Amino acid sequence: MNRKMAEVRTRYAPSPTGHLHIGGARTALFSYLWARRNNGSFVVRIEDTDVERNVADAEQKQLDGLKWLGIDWDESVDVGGPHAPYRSMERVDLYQQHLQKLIDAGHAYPCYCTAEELDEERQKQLAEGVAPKYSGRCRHLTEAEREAFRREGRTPSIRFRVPEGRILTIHDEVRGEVRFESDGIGDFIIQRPDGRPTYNFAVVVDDALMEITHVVRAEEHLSNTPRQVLLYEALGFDVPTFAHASLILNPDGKKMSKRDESVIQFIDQYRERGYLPESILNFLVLLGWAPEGDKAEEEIFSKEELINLFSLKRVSKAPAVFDTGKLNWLNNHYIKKSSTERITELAIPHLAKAGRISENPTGDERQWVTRLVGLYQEQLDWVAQIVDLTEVFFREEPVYSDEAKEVLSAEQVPEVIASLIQQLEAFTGELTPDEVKALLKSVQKETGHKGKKLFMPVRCAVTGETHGPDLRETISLLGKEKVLGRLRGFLEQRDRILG
RNA sequence: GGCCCGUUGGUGAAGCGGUUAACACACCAGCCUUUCACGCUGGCAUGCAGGGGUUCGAAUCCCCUACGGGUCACCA
Repeated sequence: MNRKMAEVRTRYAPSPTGHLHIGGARTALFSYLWARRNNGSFVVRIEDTDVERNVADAEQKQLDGLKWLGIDWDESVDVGGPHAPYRSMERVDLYQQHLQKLIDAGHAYPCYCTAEELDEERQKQLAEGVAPKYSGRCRHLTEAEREAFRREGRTPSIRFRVPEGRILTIHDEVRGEVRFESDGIGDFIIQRPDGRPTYNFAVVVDDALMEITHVVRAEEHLSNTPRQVLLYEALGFDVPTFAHASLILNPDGKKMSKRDESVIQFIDQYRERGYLPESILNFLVLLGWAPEGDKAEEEIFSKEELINLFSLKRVSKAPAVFDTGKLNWLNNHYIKKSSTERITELAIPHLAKAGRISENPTGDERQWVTRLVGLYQEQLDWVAQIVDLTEVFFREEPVYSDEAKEVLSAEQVPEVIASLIQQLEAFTGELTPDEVKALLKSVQKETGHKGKKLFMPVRCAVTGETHGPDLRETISLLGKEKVLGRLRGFLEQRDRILG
């Protein structure tokens, strides 16, 4: 029993080509949860071998996204670790060493075909309806033939010699045993002509050297796995346990493409819109995983609970459909549970950007904004909605909806409004919700109108809408002057408004 | 085209040979409320893609078909 058996080690290995995608985040989350569940280690490794596609700050974006979600790691490019470096391109000497072993053992050979030649071969096979597969034409080149190619100036890539007639069995925690025939796999390139490894080779060397015990990733990698198993064997490494989660589909049930606009795909876009990290985390884990037993009836899970509950065996084989409605419901749930101060903090940038409040409100303004946010908190699916929701507080004159006009054309309305104006004019002091309540009570006494006949006209005259949050708080927040202005405006222009 | 994977209500999803086929979202109805929202209560699959088997008994096991997806890159 070696130490590999003792500790569970998982990793998330993104290529630094862009922001953290929901699919990647979910894969990272599953890996993370499994490691934490087993008191193991979670590694974030950067697979940057495709240098043409690398994006400058993508690596940092990936890490930032994970951090925001609350996914922390034990080893990576920033904190280092016993298996550093954690960036593929800084590990090329390691790949080279292992490549040499393969060559020495006859498991790998140089291939002098050019990209154009290979592409031509593939096109031909496709046209004939044959499975595209490398023909193996460089497999048995003599030293003389190789020398000839070299003299032509061709630099070889290195291919792995796939054994014939092998049945490869993969032990997958979510799918059980999956079998592949080696004959369906052509010799594949493990090192490019310029010396960089390809993904299939780099992951194997990295996962093995980093002592990864569980490789958790998306289904698109399942067909790659037999190639990797072959590499593990040829290199004399233990094969890790695999877990291939299904893909995430868009609401139409189609595979999510990067340019799919039916669903927001990047974690930071959710962050910008005011989704809470715990909502996203909760939502992500439910995308292809369900807890066992009694817990299966629950939907709300904290990170801590998930660490106790998570199991790779419970990951679904069937694809998961991204359900925006469910995400919004979850986020609304967490927003309702959050303190108003926290939501206010998140709302301020949105309101400030819309020019409604100052960048960094303090004192009275701060207090006012907090009350405003509190008024709408329970109906926010995401924080940025606060801007549209609170519009009525910032415009000069309300926009009267048709329903409001109908309410306002009732005969008792002018009397009620006039009475409220009087009450307000006579009022001095701070217009708290309780004071508003008292004022309305006076209007009731004076006019004899109560209930809907009293409150609806007031609401409609002040906000232009037949519905909205608590009237007393609304009036209090709007302030005496603004309310008076609107009430007077309504009476003066009643005919025009009611059209 | 070969090889792999999948298919439970409008949606997510539990279910692992015997259940009234959980639960949640959405939706509908009612209650609550001065309105909306929140909350609460109730309703919502004659049926588990289709067809064959196996079995006393199948959403659950096997086979075939259909459909969806993945992969066959000097991309991960």
